[in-house]
Amino acid sequence: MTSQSESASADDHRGFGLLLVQLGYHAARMFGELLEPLGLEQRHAGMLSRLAANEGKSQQALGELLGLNATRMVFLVDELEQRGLVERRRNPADRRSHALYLTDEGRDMLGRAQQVISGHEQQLSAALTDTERGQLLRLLRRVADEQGLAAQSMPGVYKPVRGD
Amino acid sequence: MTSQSESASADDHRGFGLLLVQLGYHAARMFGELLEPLGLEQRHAGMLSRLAANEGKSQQALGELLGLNATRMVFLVDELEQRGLVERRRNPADRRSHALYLTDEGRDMLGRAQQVISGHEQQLSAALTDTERGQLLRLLRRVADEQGLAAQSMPGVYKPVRGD
DNA sequence: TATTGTTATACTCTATAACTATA
DNA sequence: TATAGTTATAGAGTATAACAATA
Repeated sequence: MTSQSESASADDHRGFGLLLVQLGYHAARMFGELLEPLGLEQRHAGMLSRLAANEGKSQQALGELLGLNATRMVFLVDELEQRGLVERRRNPADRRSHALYLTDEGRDMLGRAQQVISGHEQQLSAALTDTERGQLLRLLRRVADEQGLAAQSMPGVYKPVRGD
Repeated sequence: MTSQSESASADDHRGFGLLLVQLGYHAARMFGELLEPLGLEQRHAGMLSRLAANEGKSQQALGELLGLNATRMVFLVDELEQRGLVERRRNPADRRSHALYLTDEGRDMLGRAQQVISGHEQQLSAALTDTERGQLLRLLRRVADEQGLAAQSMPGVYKPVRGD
């Protein structure tokens, strides 16, 4: 009855929130595809970059930083260790814990992943001028900060949506 | 060694792409939480709003529009039918197909979901002035259009990232 | 035989809980 | 006994493929 949601091209009632969801999902998928040639998935890249800034921390400590529980950390570190990118070292002081380090290959891979990220940014912002991109970046950071999103938390992390 | 990624508060190197991923995930989660009191999940809300603009279409036709395959459509329509929100009607002309319609309750529920969406927008943009929000919205739409994101596709849809 | 929708099966991802070794 | 990490189990969600009804 209300001829408000009929036409297709002018019918962009996407608000702020849904646009963010849609774009975020799109960006994540694109990111995953760009990482494929490196044999990495998003979680791997996230872990590598985060580990680079926190080498020597225990598996558990890093997990808390990233928002990953113990089980997921085990699997993720396993995957990276099998690829030769990170290394578990026994802590002599407390032999229960594993301190995590990047290998040389891990550092190398991180560099390549960061190049992928740069390309990702460029592809995503192809529609914008440099000025506009800066503007958009500033606005998004404001929103992210206000929403309490820490710079270091993993975006790909699935937190339970319904599990209260 | 490079003292570039040590401090926590000033260490916001999040670029455009990762911010979008992070914010998109956050927005999706928040949206899901806001819908919980209605007994809906995101996919339900997405289907209801999309169906409202396409009543009478077949299950398959609507699935294509949303980017959902036949199996997922069956489950999703089942869920909505069990809640009494949508109705399958046999098409007399071709009795294989099911045309989909919103029930009165479905229309009612859609209205409530749209209110939830409004609240969602407001919560997300709490950090911004009206002018800034308009600016952000315009920029995001430009990006989304350039990336070929159709206004009607479901954001919560999981497309296979690795399945080539 | 082809098409719409449905059901069955297998696979991936995740979290919870049980377990091992150190402390 | 408590803690770091690991492994086992079960659950949700998905896609592929087999199936039934209709064309």
